[in-house]
Amino acid sequence: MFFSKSCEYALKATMYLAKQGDNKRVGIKVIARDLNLPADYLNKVLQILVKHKLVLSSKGRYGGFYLTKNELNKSLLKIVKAIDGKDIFNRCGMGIENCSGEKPCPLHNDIKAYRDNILFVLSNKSVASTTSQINNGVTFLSKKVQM
Amino acid sequence: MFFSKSCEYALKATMYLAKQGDNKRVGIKVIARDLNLPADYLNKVLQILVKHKLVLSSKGRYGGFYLTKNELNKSLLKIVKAIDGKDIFNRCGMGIENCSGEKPCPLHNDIKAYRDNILFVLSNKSVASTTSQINNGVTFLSKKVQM
DNA sequence: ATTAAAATATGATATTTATCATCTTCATTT
DNA sequence: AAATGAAGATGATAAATATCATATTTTAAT
Ligand code: FES
Ligand code: FES
Repeated sequence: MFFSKSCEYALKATMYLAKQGDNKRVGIKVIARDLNLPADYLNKVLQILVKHKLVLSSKGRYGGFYLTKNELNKSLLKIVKAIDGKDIFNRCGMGIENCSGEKPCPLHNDIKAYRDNILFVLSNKSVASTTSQINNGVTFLSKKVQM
Repeated sequence: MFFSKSCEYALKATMYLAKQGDNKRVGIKVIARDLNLPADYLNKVLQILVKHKLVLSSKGRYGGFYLTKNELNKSLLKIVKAIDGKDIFNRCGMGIENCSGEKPCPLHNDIKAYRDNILFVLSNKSVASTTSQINNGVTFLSKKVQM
């Protein structure tokens, strides 16, 4: 509805890693199983995040993906931008060439408000900030599996 | 970013027809040229709207697509739902199975409020209501072509 | 050193969405 | 009635996205 599937997966996975806590390495199969997502595809997505240094990884036995304080403090917006690109927040909702206040489409004001709000939320919310509500059972990363 | 391309085209085309006024028939080639959209594809999209009785059409010479008072008064939401389906406003932004207050994802509260706002706007705004601002040069349906 | 278990890189396939093209049907003008 | 110009129906192709699969590299335990 707003993000690509890849981006949804990326958000879920980083929030999942945040929930595991500082420096805890988790292999792709476990992540995929817990979030019930396609493992190989999720793998590809996570590798993009690794390249952007939003997630860390170590190879070999007992390796896996993980976050440290540094990554935990990054904004969710960085995840989104890494996967869906920098300008999904500049696109016109009606597909006009580019969204501007100058030559706006008929839905510009309404769409922009929505878009800017999401942008604001994502840029202010850190990866780590999502953990406590998940742990308290207030919010969820999947409905099928209880974690 | 929110709507499919088909849906963007549908919105543009109906707003375009509204601007032409009551009962004015316009052929697909003209619409497509003025909005600079792919004609055959737009044709397909418009045929869906015709099936949903959101746009009228007549065949044969001097035929074309058009709106009457009846269609002009319908909400933009109907256009959106006809093309992108009834439940794009119920989908979780993070891809959780379904969006509910019961088992919300970590972004639910932030996403839902504004999503509901778009829903509200679209359900209250009629096709006709977009015309005057377009005619006054306040809003636009395309940047390339002046209409 | 060997081995095992993990990420990484890369490519193949499938699915969805968008686009192109062609033929049919219908209404209007002549 | 014939011809024309439009929508309607349908299918083929292309492009983008998502998924599956496999071989390679790296790390760490033994
Ligand atoms: S111009 Fe359409 S959303 Fe800004
Ligand atoms: S549960 Fe995710 S947006 Fe409502």
